[in-house]
Amino acid sequence: MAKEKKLVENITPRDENFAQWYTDVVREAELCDYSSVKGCLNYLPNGYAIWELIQADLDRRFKETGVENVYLPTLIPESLLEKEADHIEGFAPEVAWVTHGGMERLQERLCIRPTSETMFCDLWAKTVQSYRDLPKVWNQWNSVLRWEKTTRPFLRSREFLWQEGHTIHATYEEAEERTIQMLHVYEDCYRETLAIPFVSGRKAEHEKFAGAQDTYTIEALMHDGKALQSATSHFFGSGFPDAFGIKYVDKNNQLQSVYETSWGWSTRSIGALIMVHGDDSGLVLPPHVAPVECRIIPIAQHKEGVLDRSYALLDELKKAGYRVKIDASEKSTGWKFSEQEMLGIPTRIEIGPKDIEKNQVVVVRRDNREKIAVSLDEIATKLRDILEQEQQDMYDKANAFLQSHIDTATELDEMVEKFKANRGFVKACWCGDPECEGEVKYVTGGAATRCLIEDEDMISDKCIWCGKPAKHMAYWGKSY
RNA sequence: CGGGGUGUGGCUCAGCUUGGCUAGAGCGCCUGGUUUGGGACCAGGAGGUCGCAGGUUCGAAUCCUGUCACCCCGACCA
Repeated sequence: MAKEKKLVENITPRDENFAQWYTDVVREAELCDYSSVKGCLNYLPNGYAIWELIQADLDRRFKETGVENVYLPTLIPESLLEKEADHIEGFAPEVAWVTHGGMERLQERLCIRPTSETMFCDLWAKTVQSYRDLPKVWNQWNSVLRWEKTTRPFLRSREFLWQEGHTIHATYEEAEERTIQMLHVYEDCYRETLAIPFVSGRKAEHEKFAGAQDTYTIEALMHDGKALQSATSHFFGSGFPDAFGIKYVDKNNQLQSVYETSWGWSTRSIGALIMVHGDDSGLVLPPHVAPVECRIIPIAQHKEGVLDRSYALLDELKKAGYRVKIDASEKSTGWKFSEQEMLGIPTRIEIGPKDIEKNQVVVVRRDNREKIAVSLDEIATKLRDILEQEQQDMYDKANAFLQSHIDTATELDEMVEKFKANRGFVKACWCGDPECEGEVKYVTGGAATRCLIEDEDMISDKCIWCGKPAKHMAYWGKSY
């Protein structure tokens, strides 16, 4: 059997060793580098630029729903963190502490925020008095610190970049609505901007965020068949704000509780981009989040007129609004092709003497290597179409992969078998007891509930493990 | 945090078992020339306190202790 020619020696084949492939791609695409502190990354220009595009897109979507941006401090006094019991219990094992200011030991130690619910609540407790002060729909772009034991670039680091949105509302319903609304914003962004399909829904009781009443999650499927929790939206009810003494006076002069939400999206999404779209040649970026949409590669650039025509094209495309660059270095053409592919640049334009003679260029798509001859007269408009088609095709391809990795099971043997044969998600029913989930996790080698399925008819009335009446149907899967 | 593995020019590694000349190779990098539609070729050159800190020794990349980082497999998270 003829093996496809291996173009890049520096990247381990994806199906040979997925974990190694992942770190190879991160390195070769120059997204980030390890710093001298475990779990803290140096974000390099290629990686940070992706984050900036994601930020811009999400931020725009947020603002369309009335979100306002703020910034709260990085240090949280221990006494504040302790105010909500479930919350401190959930986060205590992984917070880092500041104990000294200069040479002086602090009276009260300060934690470096692992998340900012407490800071937002502390602020609101002091400033919210009347129904006229509600709602607050705030967000901040920042970094947080969690002392993870094992770390991987983008997927699990100690410091990571994210946005955390926090809102309080006068009514239960309004807060609940906001929780779902933000889940939908995340869903749209994953689908339309990152070209990543997913399953989504409510988390089971014991999988919820520390202190939350409900947690909604987006679970994307990576190419190795494992799920990645890719964004979450939480509904707190009034438990959290009550613990902080946030109360308002309604129109009838009655003291009332407020209802809170929070929602977050992190740089883990970059890990998802890599693991959903990447291939053996490196990164494959969906055009909407590609810092460079197109790289122009002049062919035989020493020949008369090639460079001039290439730079003219560069100017024309820049003016037309493309994120475009040119590689006019002395490197060999093959080298340039490989680099463009490792970096995941969605298209390259090859322009050489033969093209110029025919008044055309050759556009090559990153996702499928399709070569498309385009007239130089039309390139400024046609390139947009090609990029949009690529964006759509990438989503469709990833979605086909996801759909072909969703199975159903009504019996345990069937479930175990399906996880062996076809990694991904399995739909199965469950009584809701975490112990049953634990047993399933053991026999399947790590599959747990990823999220509940609440908008479909249950496929069985029995728990897949204990056989007692099922309360939920859920997507089960192994996860990062 | 438990089990396993690895740290030697920018990268991939050899050397370590059994301590001993000036620490090697390939790739990359620099200079010059020839090339140029899928990681080109020739010639010359630069670059390393062997992860870090102690210890043993006349002598340590090599032996011992500690520590840090990374990778893989398990328990927790965005």
